[in-house]
Amino acid sequence: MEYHYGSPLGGIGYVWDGQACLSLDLLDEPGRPAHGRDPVAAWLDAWFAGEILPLPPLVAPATDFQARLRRALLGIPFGETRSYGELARTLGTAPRALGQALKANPLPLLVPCHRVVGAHGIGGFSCGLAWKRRLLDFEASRRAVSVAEIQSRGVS
DNA sequence: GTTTCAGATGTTC
DNA sequence: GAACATCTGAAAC
Repeated sequence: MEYHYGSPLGGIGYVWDGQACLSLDLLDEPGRPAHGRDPVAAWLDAWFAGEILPLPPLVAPATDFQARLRRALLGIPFGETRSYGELARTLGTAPRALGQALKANPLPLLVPCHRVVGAHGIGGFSCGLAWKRRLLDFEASRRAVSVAEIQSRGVS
């Protein structure tokens, strides 16, 4: 079943079959306010509120390499980035191969492929670079907020 | 010192 | 077998 989620950053379309999330698309059109009531929508609600929930069940990776890549991506903390080269070294592969596998990822955002940037530029993004910039901006500002919160707690 | 360019490289379709 | 969401080192300026 296909759903549409209206996020603060834009519309998100995803396929939820009742068991797992099969795919997710970041759309150009602005998000409609209607939210689905399923684990993916709940996860997105939390994420855009700056909270990290356990991921909803996801479709199995297509290849063994994608499984390892997914684990590596999920290991990158909220608000941080890795370069293609850095990540390629940890996976024992070539940077260009990594880009190819990232492009094939059907679950952007859920599997944070936007946290991988080029050594010199921002790199690429299958759903459009505008989305990648928005997501990175959002995480950076959210992290700044949470760091400020922690610091203010520490002071008081 | 910096910029430019070609070659290496592994996964995907 | 070709394409690719890159990196690196060497050469030129």
